[in-house]
Amino acid sequence: MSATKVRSAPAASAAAQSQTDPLQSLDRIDRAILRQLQTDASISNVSLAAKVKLSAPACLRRVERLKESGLIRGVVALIDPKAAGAGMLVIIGVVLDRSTPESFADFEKAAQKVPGCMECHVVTGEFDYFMTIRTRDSDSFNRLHAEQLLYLPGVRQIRSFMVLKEILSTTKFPL
Amino acid sequence: MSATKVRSAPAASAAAQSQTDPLQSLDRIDRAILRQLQTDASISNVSLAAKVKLSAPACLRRVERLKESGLIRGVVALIDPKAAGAGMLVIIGVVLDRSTPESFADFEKAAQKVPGCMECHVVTGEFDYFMTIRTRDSDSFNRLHAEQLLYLPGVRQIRSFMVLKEILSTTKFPL
DNA sequence: CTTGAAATACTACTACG
DNA sequence: CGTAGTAGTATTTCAAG
Repeated sequence: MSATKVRSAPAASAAAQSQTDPLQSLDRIDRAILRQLQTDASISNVSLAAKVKLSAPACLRRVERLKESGLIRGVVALIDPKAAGAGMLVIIGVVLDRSTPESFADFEKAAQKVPGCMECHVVTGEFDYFMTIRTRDSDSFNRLHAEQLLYLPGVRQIRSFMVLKEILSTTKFPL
Repeated sequence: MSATKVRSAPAASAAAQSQTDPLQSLDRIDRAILRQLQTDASISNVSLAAKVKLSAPACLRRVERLKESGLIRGVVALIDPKAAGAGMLVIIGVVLDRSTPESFADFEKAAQKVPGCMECHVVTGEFDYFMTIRTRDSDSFNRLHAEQLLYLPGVRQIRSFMVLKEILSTTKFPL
């Protein structure tokens, strides 16, 4: 006996799976599909099918399964920050006054509304939150800082780390 | 005379535009297109055209222009980190030994190869770099930390901020 | 449960007004 | 920009592994 197919159905119901690794339930072809779609999802289904050596219907069914399973969260257009007039990126460490649930909830609600806020996470360590904010230039960031960030609810301290050079910024996972 | 159409073709050659804001050269319809595609780019062109109240060919021409101009950097599938077995996110502050060009170049080259590294930026302040890394769990991160991060070239210090809760993580720009 | 071939419906795309 | 026509694709159906 040589290499035998163990499974016949990859069928990943990944949405609520956190115990087992759903990636283990994906075969070679599913991975190839995901790698391609993570790189370029504007490709037609027939081209994709050809790339992964599958018929168009079979390929389409797999893609749909991957979407329904939640593994593919969505398909979106990525906008070039510079071209969109948001060439400046700032990473911000935030310390709150008090560490109460209300305090955190208030901050989180307000933080999400900050224009250009791309990420906001609760972290361990010397900060309570890290945020990343895209804005036009240092002037516009200074305005944002003075008019909005400092007035976020419950903020004790804000430390800003200006990004001088973006080495890597990807949405691609290793599969 | 009421509101008159000033332009007929927005034609944004945004690739190398950093002097003027390319967003100012986009009309209401282009913005609507970008907003939609940033949210869901799997929509068909006819549906998109209907949403922005345009004929299908006209809409397609605009989308192609937006792609050619570089404002749309690409269309990609987003993968759910948890479902992909990378439910843990860590933000890392890095301080290098020496601040020489070679030192920076070496680090950057190596940092990009760290599996699960999603972002890597040169920053101002108490760190030289911020990196964000996606990994499975604290065990796998610990392994990564001990086997790879600590051996990145020229690293003096690494401070890790574990993400306890992801409040916001978006690819969408405000338009 | 998956695959691939064929048929249909729909869409992308082109030419033109 | 919109209309009309063509080419190609997505999608369904079905038979087979």
